[in-house]
Amino acid sequence: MQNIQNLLDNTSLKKTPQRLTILKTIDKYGHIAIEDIYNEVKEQFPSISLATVYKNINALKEENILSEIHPKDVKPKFEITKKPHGHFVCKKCGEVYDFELQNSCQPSLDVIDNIEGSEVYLYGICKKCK
Amino acid sequence: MQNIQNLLDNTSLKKTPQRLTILKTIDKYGHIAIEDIYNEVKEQFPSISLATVYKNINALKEENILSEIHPKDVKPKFEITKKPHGHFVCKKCGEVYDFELQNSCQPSLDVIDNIEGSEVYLYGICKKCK
DNA sequence: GTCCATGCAAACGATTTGCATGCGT
DNA sequence: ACGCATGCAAATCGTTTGCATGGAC
Repeated sequence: MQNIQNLLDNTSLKKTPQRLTILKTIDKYGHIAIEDIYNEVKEQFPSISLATVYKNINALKEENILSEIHPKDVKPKFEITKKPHGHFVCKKCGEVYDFELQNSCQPSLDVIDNIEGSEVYLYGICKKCK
Repeated sequence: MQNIQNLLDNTSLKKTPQRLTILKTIDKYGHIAIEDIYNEVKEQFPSISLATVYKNINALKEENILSEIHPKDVKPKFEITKKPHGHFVCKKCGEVYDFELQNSCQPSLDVIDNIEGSEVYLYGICKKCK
């Protein structure tokens, strides 16, 4: 993983300690929900506000530094933006695993002009839970 | 499309006029958000409550008569449950189109025990908007 | 007649906003 | 010094709940 600091280099976003800690936390967990970011960052910044976490998440999404995923029956989670990939979600423990997308799934739909993005979620039980 | 009435046959759900109209509305539009169901049904039942729409949607999801989809940047929409398929979402007009899934996309992920469900969203511009 | 459904209002959880103060640049 | 960021409280949005009345069966 690249240096977290560099992620903000070509943006107008300032490198505040709170913001950097939010990014480090997301990087550490891979996929994490807002509340869990908040609770983790609060250990280092007890006075941080949930609103600050939300504002940061939105600013970082705006800059495409973060991506939001929203699997069924689970609260939205965030990850550092990487190259496109799918998400396997364990129905039991809720853990999210990345996987590589085969360049398949090309639909034969004549209403489509061009495809600019995709999301693939798979659901099941992970080996740890079995 | 099968008869809307029959959808409720093997359930404990009663065939109330409001419920049937909700189902007909979803069937008519293919994919539709709660608010839009509410506004459409209100033309026939001016006194219907948004809460009633929500309660019906939840009951019908419970019975697997409805499926929920939740593409990025769009409010949740509902459709009559059909066999598994993907959704193409136009970024401009928001319209959702079904497409057939090729049985591909099998991830090589050793954490997976077995796969029980999937969701595939594609995003782009539809020909109408181009 | 029973039980579920409806409709209203209130409650709720998640997210956003406004504003005064603080801090990175 | 300027402008964005933070933190707090209040506001907002989508959704759910409780309860009394009404309607399907």
